[in-house]
Parts: sequence; C-alpha cells; structure tokens
Amino acid sequence: MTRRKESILEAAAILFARKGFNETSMSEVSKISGVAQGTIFYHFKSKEGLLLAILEDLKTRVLEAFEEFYRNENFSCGLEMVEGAIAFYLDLASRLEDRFMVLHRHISYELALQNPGCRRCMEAIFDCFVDIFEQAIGQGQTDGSIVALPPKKAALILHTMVDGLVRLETYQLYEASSLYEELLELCRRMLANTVSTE
Amino acid sequence: MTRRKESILEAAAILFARKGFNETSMSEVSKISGVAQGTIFYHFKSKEGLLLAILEDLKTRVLEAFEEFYRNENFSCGLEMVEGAIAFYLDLASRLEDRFMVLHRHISYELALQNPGCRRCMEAIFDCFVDIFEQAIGQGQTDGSIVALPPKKAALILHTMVDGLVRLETYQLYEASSLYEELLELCRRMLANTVSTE
DNA sequence: AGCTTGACTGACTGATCAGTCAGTATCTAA
DNA sequence: TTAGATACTGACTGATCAGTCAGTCAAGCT
Repeated sequence: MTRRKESILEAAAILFARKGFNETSMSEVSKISGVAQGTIFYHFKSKEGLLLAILEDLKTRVLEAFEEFYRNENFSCGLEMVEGAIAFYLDLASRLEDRFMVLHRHISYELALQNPGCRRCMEAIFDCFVDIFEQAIGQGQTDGSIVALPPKKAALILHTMVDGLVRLETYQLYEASSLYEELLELCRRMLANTVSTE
Repeated sequence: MTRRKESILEAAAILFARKGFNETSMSEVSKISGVAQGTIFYHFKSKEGLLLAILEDLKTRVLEAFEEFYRNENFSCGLEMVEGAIAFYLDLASRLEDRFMVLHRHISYELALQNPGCRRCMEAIFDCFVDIFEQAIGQGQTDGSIVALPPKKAALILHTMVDGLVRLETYQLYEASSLYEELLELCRRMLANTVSTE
C-alpha cells in the first residue's frame, strides 16, 4: 500500500464517517488527502470501490484485534469474559471511531446488498463481534457462572446493547459513557447464574 | 391537510426510508405521489422541509400512540408494564415501519443538528420512548417488582435494546422476531427484584 | 542515452438534481 | 358572474458531481 493510497483511504474514512457518503464529493476527498482527483480513480475504480476498501481495511483491523483479545484472554470465568468482551468492544469502537461510524451508515448495508464482496466483508465483521460474546457465554455456561439460555441469541442481544451504547455516543444524544457501569451491572444480572451448581 | 399534500408526504416517507434521502430525487417523489414536481415545492419549501414535515408528522403519531398506551394501561405491576412497553414499542415500530426507518437514518440526526425545530421534534420523539420505560421502572420500584437502580439510565439501556431489535429487523441481519421471547426473558432477569420486600 | 512502466495530474464532460417561475385550472365569496 | 385567491403544472436553469482522458514525470532497465 503506497503512502498516497493510504492517505486517500484515511481522508475518505473521516469524511464518509462525519459527513456521509453521498454528502462527500470526490473533490473533497482529493483536497483533504492532498492528492489529485484523478489519482483517487487510479487507485480505486469508483467511489463505491473506495468505500469497499475502507470496509475491507476495517475487517482486517477488527480480525486482528479479535485475535489479540483471545491471545490475552485471562478470565476467571465466562461471566468475567463477557465483561471483558464488552470493554474490548467499547475500546475498539473508541479507537476506530470513524471506521465504526462508516460501519453504522446505511450506505454500507446498501452496498452489501448489491455487492457480494461487501456483504462477505460486513458479515465477517458482524460475526466476529457476535462470536466474542457467544464464546464468552458458552464458557460461562460450562463453568457455571452463566445461566442456561441460547448462547447465540443472548450474544446477539448483548451485541445490540453494547453497539447501542456506541451509537448513543456517536449521536451525542446522552452522556453515554456514564451508562457504562450501569450497562455492566445490568448485563451481569441478566446472565449471572444465581443457582449454585455445587 | 389536503389529499395532495398527504400523498406527497406518504410517497416521500417511503422513498426516504427505503432508498435514503440523498438517493431519492424530487422527481421520483413527484412520480410516486402522482403530483407535479412544482406542487411539492408549493407545499414544502425545500427537500429538507419535506423531511422535517415527515418527522413532525411522526412526532404527532408517536405522541398519540403514547397517550393511548397510558389510557389502556392495566398492568398488575411495574415489571409487567415494562413488558407491555416493549411490546408497545415493537408494535409501533412495525406499524410505522417506514417512518422508523426515516428516524433511524443519519440524515435526520444531521438535520436536527442544524435545525432547532427538527432537534426539538427528534428530542420529543426520543424522550417519549425513554419516558415509557422510565415510568414503568419507577412504578416497578414503587410496587417492589423491580430492583433498585437509576430509572433513567436503565430506561435508556432498555430503549437501546429494543430499538436494536428494530434495527436488526430493518437490516434483515438476523431473524430478529425470533429474538423477541429471549429479549423479554433477559429484560425480566435484568430488572426483577428477587429479594422479597415483605 | 533511449525506452518502458506505473504513478500521478487536473481540466473537462455528460448527467443529474433542487429549486424557480410563468402560466393554467379550480374554487370561493361577493 | 366575476375577481381574487389558492392549488397546481412542467419546462427550464444553474450548480454540482462522478468519472474520463490525454498527457507529465520520475525511476528502473538495457
């Protein structure tokens, strides 16, 4: 990846995230990235191709972070791993704020509907997120820290909750960070196995 | 409200919901609504004014539904009222599917940032949703069916969960309706007061 | 030196779109 | 009946934008 290509990708990600895809013109991307407009079309075949490249790049980063989470995994029980997964997710969303905003834009879902490559990419990202929660719940059910419930469904709901917090932050509708402790507490109550297995 | 104006509003709501605001041209709105393009600008001062009118109309409908919910309120305890509120929200989102999709579009939040009237409208809708949950939680804490926790924060998280389910349905990422029972169960565990108050 | 190639440039184009406007039709009330 | 108001029309305009293309430039090879 040349430096030029990277700076186009970075500028486009920021603009698509903050202004939106259709609200951003290629001449703006060229201005912000400091690259001539023609150069963008030399590296990316179209505006949509540029969006796809941003999503592919995000997929790579998410999968890397995902693997790191498992490598450093060191939780005393599944319930604690769920808490770790929530913290991991929120940390990732904050570090990759602009990329998550692009991911949350409708345009990405619309592109996924008409472009199989994009759909595979979006699914990989989404599956990765849900997987973390599902693994943690599965482990918790094995070690007895989490109550019996369908792991996949609970993982989807968990992801929805945590991602909702990220959305609240994005839209600045509420001081979302102040909800973090509450969210953890509610998730614990939601999942914790209160019946002793001994 | 003339019949012409209504059909413009209806067509625009459907198009803005399914295709997006910037992806919909005024000539499409005119074609679908069966009204000349000039007529749209006779009734609405601009394309953004049309979006604002859709949101104002939604606000009216939501506030009406909200009042009806309270009128028919007949729950044995606060926890049951929370369940009723979740059912109410999902039913409303399904009946007003297209309007909710418009509400979920970034463009609505962006318009709210630059147009105070739009912001007041969006806040009224949002507050109304969170209020239902907050009232229910408050009642549950009074009657002892719901555990002690900050009602506003818990209401925000509840809304996030239920709205997340609506989003899953919109994006067709998962057979979301199959999550309904699970969601109810998790919310019950999350909020239920397990300590006897007697 | 001469040749090739990949990176890069920015002026240009055809298409699209929001919004305008001059004019027509329909209604209403005196 | 008619004058004025309100509702409606669709061709038109100026602006914007994605994408193109003819050509420059520098690095590497022979």
